[in-house]
Amino acid sequence: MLPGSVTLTEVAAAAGVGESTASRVLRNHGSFSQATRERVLAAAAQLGYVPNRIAGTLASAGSNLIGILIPSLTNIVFSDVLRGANAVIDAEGFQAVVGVTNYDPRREEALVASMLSWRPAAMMVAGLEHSERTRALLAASGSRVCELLDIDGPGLDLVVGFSNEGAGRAAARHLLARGYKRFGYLGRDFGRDTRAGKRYRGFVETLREAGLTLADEEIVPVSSSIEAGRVGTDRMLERTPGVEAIYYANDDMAIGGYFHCLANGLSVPSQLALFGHNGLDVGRFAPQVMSTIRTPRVGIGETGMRLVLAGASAQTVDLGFELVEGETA
Amino acid sequence: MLPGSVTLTEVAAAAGVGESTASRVLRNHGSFSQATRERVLAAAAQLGYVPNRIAGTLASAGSNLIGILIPSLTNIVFSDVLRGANAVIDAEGFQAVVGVTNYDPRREEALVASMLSWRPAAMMVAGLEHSERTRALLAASGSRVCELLDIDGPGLDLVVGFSNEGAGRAAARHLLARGYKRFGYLGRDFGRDTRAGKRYRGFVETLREAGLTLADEEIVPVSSSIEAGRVGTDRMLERTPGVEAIYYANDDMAIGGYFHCLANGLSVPSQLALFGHNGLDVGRFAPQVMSTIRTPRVGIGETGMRLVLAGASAQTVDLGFELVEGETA
DNA sequence: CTGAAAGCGCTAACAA
DNA sequence: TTGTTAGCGCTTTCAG
Repeated sequence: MLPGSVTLTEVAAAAGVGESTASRVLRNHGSFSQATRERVLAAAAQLGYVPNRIAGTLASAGSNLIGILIPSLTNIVFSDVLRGANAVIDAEGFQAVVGVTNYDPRREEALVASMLSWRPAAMMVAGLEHSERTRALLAASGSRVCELLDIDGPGLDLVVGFSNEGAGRAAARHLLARGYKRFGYLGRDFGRDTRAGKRYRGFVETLREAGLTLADEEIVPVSSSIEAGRVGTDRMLERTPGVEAIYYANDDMAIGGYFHCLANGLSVPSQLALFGHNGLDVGRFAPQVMSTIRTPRVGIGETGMRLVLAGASAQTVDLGFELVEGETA
Repeated sequence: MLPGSVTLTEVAAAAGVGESTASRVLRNHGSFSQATRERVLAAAAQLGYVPNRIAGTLASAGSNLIGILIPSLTNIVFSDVLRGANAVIDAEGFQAVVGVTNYDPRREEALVASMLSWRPAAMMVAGLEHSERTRALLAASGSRVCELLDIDGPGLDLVVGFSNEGAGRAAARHLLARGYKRFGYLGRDFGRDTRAGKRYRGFVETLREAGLTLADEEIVPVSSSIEAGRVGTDRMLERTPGVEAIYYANDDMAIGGYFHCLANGLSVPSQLALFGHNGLDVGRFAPQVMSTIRTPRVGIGETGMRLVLAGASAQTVDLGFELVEGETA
């Protein structure tokens, strides 16, 4: 294959044993004498042998590859999920093949096909919404599939997450209980982030049940979340002066809003209340603790991966979320 | 392999052509008639064929896998590098296999060996410091290697980054030019993050050249960077009241320090000046723009990947950094 | 333009 | 305990 790539055959020859014997020793599987073992190991070390898993996987059964598809690397949420999954992957001797979809179903489809061509032991994907073909590919692959971060809907196989609609509802209930009446919503494109869309719907629905509606809402088209929060808050307050509380699509945006308030001498939460989503450190250690919903992101990645590798049966696992009362709302 | 996995042989049979012909059509390589093409494609689609790259790679030359090793997923810096590299990887039809070392040389070694067993087209690793065996494995692999984020030292093959020592020096020069005299340093364990250690040395060395020394310094052992910055700043100010400016290992810590000031009514920069490192959004959109050094993280991943795939010759590429004057120092 | 045949490097029976 | 023998699914000469 590559220049200088030592093969099992060469190691076996150098050790003066058959290929299969060398293979058994190297994988520590099957039986062989102590003397043989030493000779093979010595030969392997001396030649700098690195097993070729491509050949190994082809000859045996499944690979130790785990395909992981996340929408974005900019968003800490997905890094956290990846981190959780990776901890288990490492511990169990698997390897992560990761792809970034940019929230694009077509890209997701292409990446699924591409990953499946490596016959991964399992596929982890974000969310429950996938194209028809993605679903078909996944179903036909025979690999275990685990959908993460959302449980509001039917899954393909394993599903591990929390209810985004429920999170939106909880946020609304909290703000209503605090006595706020005029609400604003600041988010990003739902077409891409369907989970944020579910939170929005839960939020609005809960307001509606209380006989209220959003006073203003905006989808900010700026790429940086913090900037979007800051700019969006500014614009909304100017446009709709009576807004008392803003529900943000995530903590980054909420922090942006908080920065706007700090920079403009607006007192939080009396002049403007802020509510985020995720429970990031930046909100936790801000001058005023951000009111938000803490999601078990690392745990989701970890649990999902663990269940997949344990061969758990198809099921939906709700890891819940925790409302952080905070000081901003 | 997996149950239900359709093979090329089956597609060929269904299309009524030989295996090699089907292979040529599917890879769009070599020659075949239009009619054959259509039959093969139809058969493949109908059977839901997903090529097996494991077999393909074994039979042909190299894989389309790129091994990427980063120290941490918690630190946005590495997500950014990964993002840059991934953009190119995607565009060129490669796949990223990622591993997280947790700044641990042993883990790095194990992951390098494990990744090399998949015969990746290239390996991207963070930094220039590696164990003897890691270096040997990489050198013997025949794969291209690209070391990222640091150029202060000799590399194995391609090196793309900026000078961390230079960044430390630039930070010191800036603070000295601003007239500060009593400095503090707040960071994390250098044994793990050698790049932060290089910045520290550049900083201290520059102070020394100006006839100054650090008034106080601390390695904060808290896991969250923002929290570490907030807590560490608090402790340092209490312990060494005269400190005028703190140089932080990164922006997260600096933001933590900034939050401490905001929460305690300390005016920045007059009562305490803050200087970070990285140029993250959180500092860019804070009430006062964070004084820091912006590093081209995404560009480093992108450039490194591009050079590797273009087969560029071994070299060190300095992508530099930009000092952000900011309002906190 | 197409098919037959020989592997790629390794694993997994099966004998010995 | 060991070696021999078939493949794993695909690509790649090389004839036809």
